[in-house]
Amino acid sequence: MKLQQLRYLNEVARQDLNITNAAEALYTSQPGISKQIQLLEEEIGLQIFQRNGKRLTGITEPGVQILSLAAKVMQQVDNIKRVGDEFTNVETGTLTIATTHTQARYKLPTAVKTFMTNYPHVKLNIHQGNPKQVAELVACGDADIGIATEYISDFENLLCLPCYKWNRCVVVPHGHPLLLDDALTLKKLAAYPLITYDFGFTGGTLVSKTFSDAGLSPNVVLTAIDADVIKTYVTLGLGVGLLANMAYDAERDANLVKVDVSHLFPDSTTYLGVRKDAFLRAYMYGFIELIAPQFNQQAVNAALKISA
Amino acid sequence: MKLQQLRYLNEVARQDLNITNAAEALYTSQPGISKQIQLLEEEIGLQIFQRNGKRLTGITEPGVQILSLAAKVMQQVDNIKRVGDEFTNVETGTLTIATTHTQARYKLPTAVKTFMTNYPHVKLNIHQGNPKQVAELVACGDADIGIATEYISDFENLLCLPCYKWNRCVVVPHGHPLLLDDALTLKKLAAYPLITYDFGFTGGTLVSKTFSDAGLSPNVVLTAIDADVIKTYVTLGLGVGLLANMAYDAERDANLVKVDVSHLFPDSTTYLGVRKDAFLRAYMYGFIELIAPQFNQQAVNAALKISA
DNA sequence: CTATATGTATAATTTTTAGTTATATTGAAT
DNA sequence: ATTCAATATAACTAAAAATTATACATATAG
Repeated sequence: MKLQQLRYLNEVARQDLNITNAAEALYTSQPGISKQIQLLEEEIGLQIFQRNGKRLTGITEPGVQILSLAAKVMQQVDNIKRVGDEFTNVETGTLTIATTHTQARYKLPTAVKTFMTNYPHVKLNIHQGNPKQVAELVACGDADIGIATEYISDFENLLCLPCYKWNRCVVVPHGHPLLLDDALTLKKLAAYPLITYDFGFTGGTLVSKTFSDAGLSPNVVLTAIDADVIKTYVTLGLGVGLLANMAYDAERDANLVKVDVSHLFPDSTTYLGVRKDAFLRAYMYGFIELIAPQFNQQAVNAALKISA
Repeated sequence: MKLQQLRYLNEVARQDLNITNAAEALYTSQPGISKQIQLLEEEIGLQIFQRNGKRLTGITEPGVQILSLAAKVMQQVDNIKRVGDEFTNVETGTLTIATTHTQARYKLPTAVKTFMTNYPHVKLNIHQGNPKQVAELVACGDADIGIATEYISDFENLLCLPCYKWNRCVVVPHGHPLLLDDALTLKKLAAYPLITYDFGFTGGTLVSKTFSDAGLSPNVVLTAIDADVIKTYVTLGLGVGLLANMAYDAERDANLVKVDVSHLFPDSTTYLGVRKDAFLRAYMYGFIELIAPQFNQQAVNAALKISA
């Protein structure tokens, strides 16, 4: 058995059983992969892939287990390389964050700024996506750290750390009738046309649930994944914006008025996720602590240990 | 990075940093290993081993981490092979049990007999050792299942399942003065010369503790790792035997009289240990269920999942 | 129901790499 | 100082992986 074979196996599975594509992704030739996979199957003594003639059509039952083990092997091989980098290139490296728009736009900037000062030689990537994509990116190793309000805890192989709680506000243009009412309720809110986050985004599930628990169905006229988009449409007078408190900036959003509605919705918690079996570089611990000061390196390791 | 390199690394560490011995153990040549380790160190970009001239003198700090990761990789590679065997050679395989004398002699026989009937093509190895050795054998992968009363739970990477509780009895020759006393106490027992298990064996720690908690220091004249040895010396009139209830066989040991002393000592629990990250063959689950019927395959997997 | 496109396996060849033997080198032991 | 034990280096051999070219098999379109 060779590491190369396991690497090929992984990539073929990743490329939906297309060997040709896997070969391209790995900058090698198709026959090379074909052959190595055959050799591996021969050595293990069973078919990993189902075949119809020459095409790969599926993964066999033992193949599923083998693929899962192969992924673990590759992950740990990756960790070995990271240990090397950690000790030889203490200063340099790459940090890939996966997060949602709201976090990237309103919560991360200060942390990112400090991080870039503390670790000027670390290359930073920020991947944006919906919470489920964020979790998947981290789970499959394409991102080191995921930050989102939902789904992070759904993945068995992610360690999930609660970062901070937040709640919502309503934004409206100046002079909006809603501003005359000093005791806003869910019911009153449901009467206005609402512009808010896409379902499944940044606490969107919780908002729907709060309304439906109260027997209300809000009149959502527009949804977006992006707080800035929401604000734009609110400015145009298309409806009342419902978004994260942190997404309102008194200066920049001077054309809108913010009304806190924390009393109407339960707090949402934003979580940070890392792979349980990943080796974390020192600067990764550093970033985590910037986002969630309660989790220093020791605390993260303790949490990893418990779950390991 | 090659699997072979990680395999070499492991073996060199195992052979106390002696490359020549590692080469012999792996049936290959010393220069081959030397070279591959150098290549690996070059690729990772740091020294795994400390060197004094040409000799390996120690493991560097990053080396420790790398060795630990390499061991995990090799373990999972092993699991991949096992998956293959599980599906192609369902009936055949090897089961290595590590256990103490008392378990091997008095508790396992019925389970082993049933097992050999159920899985006639599985080769069975029973390794005997003290509880600490048992735990180590399992932890390092040299045994699949360990059964012992102590130490199993000390290892971070072992899943520890409680099997059954047991207690002790005293054995003496016929007509021994102790038999006249119908209310045996710790104090009275401490007055006799005792023959019992080696310290650290089969609940030995618990026995010492019970005596010392009562402010007594028993007069242990002879210790052995083997209940049969103990009985032999008791027969010779050298002292009173204190051993596991299960080690007394009314028929075979007709020349000795047994007195239950369960009321004097707390119950001891015998544990079964398996590596948390090992793939278990179907027959391994089978054996576990024979020893501890409460742990069927589902229950074991649940316990593994929780701890994984 | 062919014709074409897409994807995989096979074969011959080249390149790379692992392993072997022989030997030099170096630290440790006596 | 001399011998011993272990590792590194070098030259060589053997094995295996990758490449190119091509044949083959299935799916898809017209």
